[in-house]
Amino acid sequence: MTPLPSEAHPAGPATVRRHNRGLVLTAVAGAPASRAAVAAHTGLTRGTVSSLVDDLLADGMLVEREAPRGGRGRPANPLQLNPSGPCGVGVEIGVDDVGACVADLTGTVRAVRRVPSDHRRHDPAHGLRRAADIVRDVVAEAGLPVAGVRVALPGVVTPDGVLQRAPNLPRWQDVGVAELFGSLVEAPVSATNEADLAALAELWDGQALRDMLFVSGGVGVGAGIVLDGRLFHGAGGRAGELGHVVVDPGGRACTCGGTGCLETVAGVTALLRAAGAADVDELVREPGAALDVAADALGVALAGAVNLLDLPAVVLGGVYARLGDALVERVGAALRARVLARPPVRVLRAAVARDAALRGAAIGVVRELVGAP
Amino acid sequence: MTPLPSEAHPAGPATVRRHNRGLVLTAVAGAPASRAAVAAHTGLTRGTVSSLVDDLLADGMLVEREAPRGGRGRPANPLQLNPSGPCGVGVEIGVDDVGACVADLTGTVRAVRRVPSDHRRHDPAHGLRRAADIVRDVVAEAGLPVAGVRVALPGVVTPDGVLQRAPNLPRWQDVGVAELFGSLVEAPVSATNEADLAALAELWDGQALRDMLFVSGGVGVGAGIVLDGRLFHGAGGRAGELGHVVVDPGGRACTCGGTGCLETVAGVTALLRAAGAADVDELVREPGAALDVAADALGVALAGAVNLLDLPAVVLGGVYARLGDALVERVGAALRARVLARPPVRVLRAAVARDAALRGAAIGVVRELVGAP
DNA sequence: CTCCTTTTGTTCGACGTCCGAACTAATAGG
DNA sequence: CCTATTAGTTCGGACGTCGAACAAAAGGAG
Repeated sequence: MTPLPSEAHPAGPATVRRHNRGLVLTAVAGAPASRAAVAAHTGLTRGTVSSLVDDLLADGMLVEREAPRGGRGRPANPLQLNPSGPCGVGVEIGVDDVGACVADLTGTVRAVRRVPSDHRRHDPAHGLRRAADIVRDVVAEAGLPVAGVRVALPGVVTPDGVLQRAPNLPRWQDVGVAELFGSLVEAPVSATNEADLAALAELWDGQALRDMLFVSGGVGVGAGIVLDGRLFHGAGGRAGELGHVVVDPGGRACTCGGTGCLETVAGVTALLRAAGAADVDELVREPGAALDVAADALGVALAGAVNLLDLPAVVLGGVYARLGDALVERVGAALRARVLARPPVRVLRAAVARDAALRGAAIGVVRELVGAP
Repeated sequence: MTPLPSEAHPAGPATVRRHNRGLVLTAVAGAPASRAAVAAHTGLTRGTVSSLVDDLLADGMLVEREAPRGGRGRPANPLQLNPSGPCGVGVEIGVDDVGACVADLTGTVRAVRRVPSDHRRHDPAHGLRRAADIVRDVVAEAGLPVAGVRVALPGVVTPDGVLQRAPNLPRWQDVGVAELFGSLVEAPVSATNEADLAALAELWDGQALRDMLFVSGGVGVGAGIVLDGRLFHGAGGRAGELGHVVVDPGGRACTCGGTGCLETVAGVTALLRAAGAADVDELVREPGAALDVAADALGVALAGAVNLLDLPAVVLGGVYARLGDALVERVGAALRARVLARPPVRVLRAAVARDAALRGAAIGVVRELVGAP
């Protein structure tokens, strides 16, 4: 029997405390609850909850509201996540702009800003300085202490925050974004793939599906895989490459070296060609044949993924969301014809339209804070 | 922000103890180690390790070997998993036989037995009684205390051990195998899909790949997905349905309702037809055109899965393993042509040939024991 | 042979955490 | 005004880890 080479850490009283702090915070995250309610919900003693809450109040993670109306007995003191507590900052490096956004502990966005920045002409250091500038702006606007910063990047990102490869950002090869940006803003910085964060935004801010495939249609076709309420990154951080699933083995050659990849049939450039449209706005107005083409291809590609992972739902985002319910309907039909699961797969349109990755990044920081502070 | 409806349990001193017990056991699982070595490896204090080891010795999980040879200083007392400690029992319900097997704490198989049993003619209760009989036999032969029993089933199994649907066992619909079998043998019983357990056997007993797709070729084509050293079941326990990935959209109709599924091209019956063979033995001797057909179809289907999940390795089992290295070579080539990952995907032949599911079931029980007893 | 060094394993007090139960606080209803 | 009810706090006990001191068992130097 081969050993697990896992690097597990020893547990002690501090581990327990952290775990239970997280329990209390997640119990309060949904709706305000009293200490007694938290105790009943988590299984902890009222005494223990009191002690934990004292800590959390001192740390500014919780606040006590005054709403002493109710039935018999001593009125309860509802606790809630402190809207003025530590916040998460999301940053997005787009192809020709940068954005930043602040989310408070409750997950509501308190400030957003986006400015143009041509990353094809300038080098990464320049782009990151621009980003740091608007981070300062939004943080000043929100006026909250910063717990952490997360950067959304359009490419392959390693767990330690290095952008390895970005198809549309040729100058950003092997850039240690987390480290570089950490020296520009005084806060812990992490970095993640942009499509993955958009999927998380959909999970947290949109429809709460613990297991889903979030398909982001653009020039490429990416997917964020959410399993059991958590994002799945894959062994090398590259999971979600849906664009190169083969949907037409004899079809057009793809940049990846294969033929008939989903991207060559249902990517934005292919859809523009199918619709005879000049730009995305025109495509959305008069999709024509593009709708059928995209639906068929997506049906084939998604069926494989859904069968393989036994996913109960698929969410269409990016261009696909803009193409409207007609596409959702057709993809759903194509999918149900090929998938055997009962109950049948649900196909939905993305609910978080604007700044999905940005919101996902900012909320992700506070979610981590609430989960295990 | 939507709350996580997770049912997390409170932590206490007992939780810590359990966790650290697991740490000690996994530390000695690879090679025997002294208390001091365990302390250094896990980060626990020597004192704490001593206390934990005392417990584990008393429980019969560990034994102290005598090998006091070495350099300076007081000689170390090597500890190892107790080969006479609690064991795991694996049971397999095949189409026309039942099997049972005992694995000790170190993961070595101590007894195996397999007898014919026609599950198409007799009902589940009869089959389970046969299984219980040979469980008694192998347990008597091994002479070890039984920690748990795991049943491998050829179909969809829910987390609580109910066999929902088994294509080749029409009488076994919605059978609560775990519960029924639990009343026949006095030990905790769980049940899992047979292909999944074969994948785990490959993980533990064969090549130790923390992330892989194990493809099991039979009448259907199933897959066990191993992510980060653990099996991925999916939201509904049905993950791994590789057989109905579409590899030829215009192809033959499949029982699932779709067309051109992998199963219709690279399943056993399709391969027999392609090779013009009467049975599997003949197919293995003279595969002919079947080799190319299978390799192409697997290449297309696996490329999608590998891209989607960013898997570093694929292991071919079942009939595919019997078809030899020629198939492995061709699938590898087809796959590398379509997958962009670096380093390239590895394609391997299954190392655990006989009784894979049986071994996976038995070893799975003891692995769980060692992980968090 | 004796003493010193080195490494292993044990013992003991201090600290942190949770639990259970008793106690105080605050409200509604009779 | 008194009682029942619910909320929150306080305190001792139990459990577990840590750190340091201590005992044990070898090899090597003089």
